Amino acid sequence: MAELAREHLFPVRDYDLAATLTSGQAFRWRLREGFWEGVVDQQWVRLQSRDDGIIAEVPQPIADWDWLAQYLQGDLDLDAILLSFPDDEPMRLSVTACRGLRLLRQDPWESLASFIFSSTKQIVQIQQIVALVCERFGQRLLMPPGHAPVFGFPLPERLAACSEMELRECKMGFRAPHLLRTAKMLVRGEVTLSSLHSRTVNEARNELLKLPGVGTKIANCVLLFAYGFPTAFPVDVWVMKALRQMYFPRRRIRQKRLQQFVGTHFGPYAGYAQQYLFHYTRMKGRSPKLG
DNA sequence: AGCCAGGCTAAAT
DNA sequence: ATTTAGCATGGC
Repeated sequence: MAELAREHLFPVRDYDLAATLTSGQAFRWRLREGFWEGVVDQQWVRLQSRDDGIIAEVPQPIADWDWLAQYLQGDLDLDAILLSFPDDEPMRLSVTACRGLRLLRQDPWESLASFIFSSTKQIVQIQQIVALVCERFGQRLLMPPGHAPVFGFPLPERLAACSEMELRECKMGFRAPHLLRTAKMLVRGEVTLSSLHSRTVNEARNELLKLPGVGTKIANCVLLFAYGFPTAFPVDVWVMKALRQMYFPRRRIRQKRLQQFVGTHFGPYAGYAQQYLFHYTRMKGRSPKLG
């Protein structure tokens, strides 16, 4: 039935690929000669937005593109989600500014490890660490002829076999022992990432919180970006800034009250709302030419 | 409770 | 141009 092909068109609309890939949820994408190059499920792929959707290209002809469809989440009804947001000024501004921003559906392990690296790091540095970890410990991937080698994200077994020093050499700093212990716990089956899909969001969060290096913020990132729990609401400094500036201007707000607010105000797709607030606030202070 | 730990960016000086 | 604040977590 399905034809073998190196290229595939995903006929999505209302999908801002650049905003989605640079909005701090994934760390392996980079723009090269007009294409977004990255790795999904141990497969090198490059993407480009066109009028008729997103065109994807892999090194060897394949028949099944479901893995990438899942990752891109292009079938999701974005309009329904945007309509579910509260009808207030901050959300209107964010939605208007970030039209087409999407949430990806990423691999739980890669996502978890990446967000363990993320603590007190900025996006550029997280990208650096992930790149080093992949180069040093990942599987070499199949590439188009003439392309520089690219490596997949190493499995927990591989990283569990590393020394703390080897991990520190990837610029992880104090996160190295956290990642190492987390990888070992996963290998021993003390936490099973693949079982969390079928749990409630609170159960899944409690499992993730057992892992060293994972606090509430990082757990919520993984719940949202890898498991697709739509209410998971990571609050980092940008989102905190957005909440304070736009919802509680020049008012001191207690942590407790703020937590209650984010848990109730944003509706069934609060996580999506969070991504719009995050991206909008992050983009506001930047040069306008980036749009 | 309050401080510190890589290292890099952005803000402040 | 140079200094410094800040980042999210866990350990002390």
